[in-house]
Amino acid sequence: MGIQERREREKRIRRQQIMVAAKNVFSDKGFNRTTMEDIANRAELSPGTLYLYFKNKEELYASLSIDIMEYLVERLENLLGQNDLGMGPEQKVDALMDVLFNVYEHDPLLIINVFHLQSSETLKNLSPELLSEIENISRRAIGAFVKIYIEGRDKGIFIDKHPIALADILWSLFSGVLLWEESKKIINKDKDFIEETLRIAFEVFIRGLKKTDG
Amino acid sequence: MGIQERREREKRIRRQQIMVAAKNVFSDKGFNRTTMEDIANRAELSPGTLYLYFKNKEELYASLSIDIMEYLVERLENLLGQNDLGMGPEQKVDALMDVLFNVYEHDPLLIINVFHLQSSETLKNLSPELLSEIENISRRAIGAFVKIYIEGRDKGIFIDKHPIALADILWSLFSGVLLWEESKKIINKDKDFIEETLRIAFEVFIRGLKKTDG
Amino acid sequence: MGIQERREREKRIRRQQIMVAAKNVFSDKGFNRTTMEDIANRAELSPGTLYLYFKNKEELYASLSIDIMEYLVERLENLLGQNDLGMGPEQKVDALMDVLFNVYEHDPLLIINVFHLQSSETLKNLSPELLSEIENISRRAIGAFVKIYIEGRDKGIFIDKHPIALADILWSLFSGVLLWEESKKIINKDKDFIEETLRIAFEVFIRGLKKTDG
Amino acid sequence: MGIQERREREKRIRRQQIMVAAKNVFSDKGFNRTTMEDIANRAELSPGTLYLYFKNKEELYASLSIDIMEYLVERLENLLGQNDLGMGPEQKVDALMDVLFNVYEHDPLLIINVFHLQSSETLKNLSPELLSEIENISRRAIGAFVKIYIEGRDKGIFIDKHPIALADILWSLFSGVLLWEESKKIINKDKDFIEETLRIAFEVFIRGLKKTDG
DNA sequence: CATGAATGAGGCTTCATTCAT
DNA sequence: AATGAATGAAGCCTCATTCAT
Repeated sequence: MGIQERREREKRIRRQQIMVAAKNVFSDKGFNRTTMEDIANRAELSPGTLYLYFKNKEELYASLSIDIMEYLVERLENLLGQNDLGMGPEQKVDALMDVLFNVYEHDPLLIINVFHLQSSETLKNLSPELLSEIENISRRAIGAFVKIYIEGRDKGIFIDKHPIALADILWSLFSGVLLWEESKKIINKDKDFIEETLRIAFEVFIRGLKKTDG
Repeated sequence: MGIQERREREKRIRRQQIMVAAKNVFSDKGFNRTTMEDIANRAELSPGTLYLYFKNKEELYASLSIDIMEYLVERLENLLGQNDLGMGPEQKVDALMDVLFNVYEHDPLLIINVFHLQSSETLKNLSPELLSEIENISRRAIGAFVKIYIEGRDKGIFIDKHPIALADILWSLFSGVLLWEESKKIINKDKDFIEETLRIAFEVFIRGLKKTDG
Repeated sequence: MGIQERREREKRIRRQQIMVAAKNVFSDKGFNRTTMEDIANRAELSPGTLYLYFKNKEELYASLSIDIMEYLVERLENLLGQNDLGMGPEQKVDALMDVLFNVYEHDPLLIINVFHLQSSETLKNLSPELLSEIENISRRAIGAFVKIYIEGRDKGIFIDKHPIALADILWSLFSGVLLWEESKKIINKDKDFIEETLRIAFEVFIRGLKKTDG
Repeated sequence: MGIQERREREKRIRRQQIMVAAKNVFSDKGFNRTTMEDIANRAELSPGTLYLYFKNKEELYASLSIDIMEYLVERLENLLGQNDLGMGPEQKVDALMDVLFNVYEHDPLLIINVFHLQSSETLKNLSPELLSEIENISRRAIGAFVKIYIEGRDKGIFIDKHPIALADILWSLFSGVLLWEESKKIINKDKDFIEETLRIAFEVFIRGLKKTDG
């Protein structure tokens, strides 16, 4: 009777195993130079097996990105769940940035991949199902910030702007800084300024969001 | 002896011709799905000829991106050259954003390609020469903003932060918004909010930059 | 001890079930584009099970073709069994064609497959057992016509030719018309002339067979 | 100035070279078990080169079949061109069969391939251009026989039937006999009865076509 | 300089078949 | 006997790059 369930579980595990392998290889070599065989080798499976779990390379890649997004969104929604703890909207935006940065640290290369995913070239080749999954997860991420912002606005702390535009800007700022700083690392192998720059970016952003008058 | 120069000039022209063709095709199809033959066809040349002017596909692509960056930097430096015209630092940041947006409108798809270029996957394959060219051009772009910022800071208008970090943030904000809004267009084909979102982003950014106290 | 027999019977049934499924899928998609998984799905079995009943895809396919041939031959032999009913040899050839056409109508796509089977490419891969089974069944089919023909010849109705050659010609004519008309249907989707053409073909054939003089 | 033409000629030659190689390999191994690499090897070219001349395997195969059909049709039309030479319609049908058989002897394996081509499975994958080319060539082949038949009918020699149906039957009889006798050769490696059987088939067919009365 | 035919390595993917459960 | 996940060989095809003309 548990046989059905065991199968289910094993299937999930196998899927996970592939995704972990894929994540590593994609991280090492980038999307284009990663071959399905590379992934299969890393997963200690045969190439054919990958196709039992993912329709093709693109969808494997997208699934990976969705996974990390999902993790991110969960973390964001958790943040909001633990209502208040005495945090004002301003602190919440701060906390939100901490979550973003945490997730990035936990999975630095994959978050870069999410941007790659964003590139239209990739998006155009995905199945409608995956696209709508991405849309959905994005919506939830946006929602998390919107909620914080509206609370702040209603309390008279934040200026009045279109909430979704602000959410987009927040995400753009975050992802833009990551992408840019990562590429700076390639060009000149200086110290890594990511966290520092991110903190300044958010500080400025929050200042810009707040009403100035006393 | 003018023969030497004519050769030079013709070579430059031919190079330009290829880059224009490449730009168009890359814009239409993205980097990966563009073939050298596509570009050759569009340029009305043979594939072999492309290799007389560019070492390989990656470098052709990078040259393209550098070109648009160069154009952008020239525009930025011009902006600063026409000293003052009575503009305060704040207006100058506004003007700077206008330049960024202008260039984007003039070449919307290519600027997306610049981000692709930023992706580590591409950067890792470039020759040292190109890499340093990119580094140089970036430095100049950064310099343009830094100059404005320092003027503002010294006049007591802007808060005191690391100038280069702020420049990075500005660029990240701009490129992040473009990339994100472009990908939103793919996912749901709504209206295009790029300009609107960019304006809000810069407004908030400038507010965040300014000292608040009277 | 009936247990043994039940097993046998069940095995036969299962085998049949697979063949029915295979027939349908082969008919829909042709031999090459049919996968064993397709067949397993249609039979509501697992791919592995198929191999308990058939050595491989080719032999499953051949078995199928033999089956329909066997059905055909039974029908032909029945026709001859019901001795005379007052039919002369000429009417018998007519009746024979009716049987052929009936079987074709009952299983239109499969009979095409028989021709595919005939194609040397397929035959070369069959096991000796299957090959001799095919030979045997062919011989019986040929025999049916030969019997009719000899009756006619001995009665002075038909001209004197090598009986087996004539049998071959009859079958060739029938299968040739089917194959050709089927392919014409693909090329231009006109009306289907199969029956009409077949009737004319047999009319001419019988005329050619008959002695002309009074 | 002849450079253009030389290119043209070389291109044609190269195409031919590939088709010859393909014909040989297809003949040896059949369509499915022939790989593009096999053909490339036989042609002493690289696999990629094949694709400069043929869109894919199916179309290379179809081109081959069309070629032999074209040759056949030319022979048929020549036959009719050399008007009369005192041949009556009856002798012309005989001569027509000789041509068919000649072509078969000249290219025995390829004509089998034409039948393979006829199989719907293959036809369904061809480009519209090739399909219409096939349609056209078939029409011409049919036309050749129709002309002879009508002459005979108008002279009161042949019975009155739908001419195209008769043409179809003639072709079906010819191709059916070839296909069937070829497959008999596989099953039991007796002597080859092809020519003998074909002659009888045509004799009977012509008898059936002729009016019987004095 | 320009050409463009040729190369050939290598990628993605399919699918007949096997085998541990 | 049945399963069905896993295999892995092999095929088709693409395309950046080269080189003889």
